Amino acid sequence: MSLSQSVEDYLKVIYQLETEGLGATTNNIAEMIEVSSASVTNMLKRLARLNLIEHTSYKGAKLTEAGCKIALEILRHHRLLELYLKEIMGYGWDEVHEEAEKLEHHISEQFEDKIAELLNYPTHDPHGDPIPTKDGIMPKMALLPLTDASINNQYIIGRVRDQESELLRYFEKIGVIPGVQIRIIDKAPFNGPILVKLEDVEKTIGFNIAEQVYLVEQEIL
Amino acid sequence: MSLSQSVEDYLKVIYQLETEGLGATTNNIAEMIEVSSASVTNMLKRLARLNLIEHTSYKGAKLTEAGCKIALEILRHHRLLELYLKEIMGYGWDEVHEEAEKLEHHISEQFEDKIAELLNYPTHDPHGDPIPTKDGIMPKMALLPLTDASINNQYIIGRVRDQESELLRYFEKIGVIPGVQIRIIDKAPFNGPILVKLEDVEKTIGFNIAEQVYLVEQEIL
DNA sequence: AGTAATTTTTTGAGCAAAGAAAATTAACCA
DNA sequence: TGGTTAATTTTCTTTGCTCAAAAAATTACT
Repeated sequence: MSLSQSVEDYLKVIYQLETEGLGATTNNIAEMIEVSSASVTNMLKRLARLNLIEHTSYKGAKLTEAGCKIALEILRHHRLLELYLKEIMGYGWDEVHEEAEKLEHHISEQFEDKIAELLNYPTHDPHGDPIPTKDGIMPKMALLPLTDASINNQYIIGRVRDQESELLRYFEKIGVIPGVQIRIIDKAPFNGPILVKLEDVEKTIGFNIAEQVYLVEQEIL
Repeated sequence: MSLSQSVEDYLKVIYQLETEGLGATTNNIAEMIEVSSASVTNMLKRLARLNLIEHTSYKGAKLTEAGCKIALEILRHHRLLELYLKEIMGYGWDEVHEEAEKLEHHISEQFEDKIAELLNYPTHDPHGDPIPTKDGIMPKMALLPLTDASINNQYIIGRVRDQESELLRYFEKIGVIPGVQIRIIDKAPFNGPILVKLEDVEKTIGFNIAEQVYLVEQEIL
């Protein structure tokens, strides 16, 4: 009952598109996985036949219970691996994604358990993304896009989207890292740069890259 | 220029058959990889086309320089992983083979380097097999089959073939582990059991399983 | 709303990797 | 000189992918 790497990748991408509200359409999936849309149509049929998705022609895919379970398992592998690579193997947070992307399909249940244990049952990966639990539950987190944050408020950086390594290296350099305190000083109009204070140092963050950053409200104790 | 898992597996098996002196014939390979001999013939053609082996019909395969290099790289991955799983991840030596078998094809150069570093550049895996160097050299070791050892001589266990987990668990239980001192007390005739002393305790080892154990001469200092 | 243009999705034909089953051929051996 | 074993050919299957063309859905324009 073991699934191919390809199948797992499709499920993962469909899950991500669904939860980002983009809709798991043929073209969206094709773009993410970097295959032709013909290939996607093909695969969607197979996945439907395997009862991993529901596919209505021209309308896109929806994960079934079973499909979702698998997607979350892969995502758990991925995020555990990312954290593991960073914490135990000494990878930089810009390097972990690529390696995890390959390994996530090939580690055993036992390996998964061992790294969870070694990391003391962590809840978030190095980019602030929540790690699904073993029984397939994705912890929900209330996050605010940095671009929507209010001036003069104090926040904590909750999540930095793990897109390109390049960008992650830049974020690290200027101190935009999950867990760090951030105060919004000013936001230039017309989607202009955002002036913030990170560890008491003022920094300007361009609007487009700010869209990759999400905050949590600072709890006042 | 990345090769498929399958190709890598074939090369590894051919290497092993060659060095065990068994000859990398179609059927031998088929048996090891557990595929039909038709499939092997097919693959041997492909490997020959890729200049990874020389294949003479009805005579079997021989690795080329290039093929050997790759086989050793995979073997390096495998053995590093085995040791890593045991030492850092807390696997038992009977569990490491299976997991390494899958991961060896999917770790990056960087990962390989990191685990080598974490393990302090080890030379042998948990079963006593030498780890090929990064530049593709397999350290040679002079080993004596336990079945050929001389009575009353003192040796050190050098290598235990990593076949079935079952057997490894048994070996571990009776103390047959690489690095342990062993003295041959008596050998029953007609390939009978061998009486040995392990850590000052006498044990009997059946002939067939003794064939899986190799010794190094005890250096007298 | 009705048609045209455009975009998205699906079909269909085809290719390469990896394998299997059955039939055939080569090697070896007594 | 057969007969057995080992290896190869032939034919076929499954995955996963591509390209080009057809079909469906959407949007845009009167």
